[in-house]
Amino acid sequence: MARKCKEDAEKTRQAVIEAALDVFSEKGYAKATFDEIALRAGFTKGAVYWYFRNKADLVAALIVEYMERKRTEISEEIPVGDTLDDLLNYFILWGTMLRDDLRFSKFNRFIICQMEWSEAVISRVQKSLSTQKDWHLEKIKQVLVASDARGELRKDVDLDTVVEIIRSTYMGIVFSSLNRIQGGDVVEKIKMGLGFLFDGIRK
Amino acid sequence: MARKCKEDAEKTRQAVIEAALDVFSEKGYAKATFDEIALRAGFTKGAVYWYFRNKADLVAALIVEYMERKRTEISEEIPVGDTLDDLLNYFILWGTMLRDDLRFSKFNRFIICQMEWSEAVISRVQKSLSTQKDWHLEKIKQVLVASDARGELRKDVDLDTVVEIIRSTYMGIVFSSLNRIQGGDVVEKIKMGLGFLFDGIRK
DNA sequence: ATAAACATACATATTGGTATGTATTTTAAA
DNA sequence: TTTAAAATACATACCAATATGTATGTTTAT
Repeated sequence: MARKCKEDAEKTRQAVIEAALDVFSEKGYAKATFDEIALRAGFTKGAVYWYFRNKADLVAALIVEYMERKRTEISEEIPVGDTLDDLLNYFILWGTMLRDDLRFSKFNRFIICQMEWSEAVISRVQKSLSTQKDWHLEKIKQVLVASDARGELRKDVDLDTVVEIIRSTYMGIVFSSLNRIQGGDVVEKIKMGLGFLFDGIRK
Repeated sequence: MARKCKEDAEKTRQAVIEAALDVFSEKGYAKATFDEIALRAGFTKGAVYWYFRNKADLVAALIVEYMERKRTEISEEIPVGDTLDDLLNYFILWGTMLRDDLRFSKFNRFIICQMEWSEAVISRVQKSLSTQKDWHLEKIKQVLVASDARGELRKDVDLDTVVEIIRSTYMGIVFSSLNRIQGGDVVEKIKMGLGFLFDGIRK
């Protein structure tokens, strides 16, 4: 076929990205081919190569777009306070997203369980996301520092270490859930897991 | 070359498995070739195919052997008690292994970060490891039930959920450490992370 | 008219797997 | 005990399939 208007072209790009997520999820990164991705999107290989130089480029674009999208979507709903309860709500919000947005959940399962992180992909993703730091880490640190300043925390806690532990705990619960290692409700697990942990570091 | 005695043959098999771990770690599962694995081990592709039918077979053997080996190695040192402190020591033991045994750590990093878990591999591994259940889960459950029977735990904790949370917390810390997301000492993180969590669920 | 937005055809390289060759070791019969 | 047959433990050569990337063709918006 031939040339479309700009909007249709952008639609094509999006269709390719969505098809790529599906094929990647089903076959795994390595076994996914441009031919199948293109056909799934309703085009041919030429269309995919028009937008993406190669597979690393395509998957990097997929990752960047999904992260950006969910980030802007979620950033408005984030609780503004700096108490441990606010932090808990912050993670519950993320967990809810993961549970209820099936595409986002599929995306996360793919990048965590079904993908080999080669240098090519990592560098491309970092390049595009270089401006934004680790989202969770900043939030956790901010809350803990404030909470500690208010004297709410046990004195034997090393703040920097606890920050990483909180992030790891959240990621562990999410990972187990995505990996289908565990059943049950992710949000409930986050609520309880981080809840107990916070109880443990409180005075 | 030609035939060797049985011991030498077993040495060859081991050499192939060790070389496979190295090549898998460097190139990722998909991009690792039998040719390179064989050459790295000091043989040719024929030798690898003599012992393993295909790549899924090879990586499954690698996984099974490493798991079995470390399991028997560690099973004697596991603390026998059923208190939360014993459970903490149990995970500290595993963490120490991960920190100090560089091959084991490389192995774990590979299967967590650099591998696509296809159905072929999963089924083969499960087949070979079918007798043994999830190691950690059994241990955690045993301790929690005993501890709860002694009335040491808060009454609002749902045992089954907490079991999974504890496992997730441990895995999250290990995952973050292997993934190079975080620096610092894994064992220290395990000690603190699970320590606080246990404090949180205690009366 | 020009360039965008694809489709089509193809060239090439890789590689998973197989088929075959071969030097030893084992086995077992004589 | 000797020795011939069989099986083992690889090496070498090769084939077929597949996928990546490119080169070129075609249509249509601008």
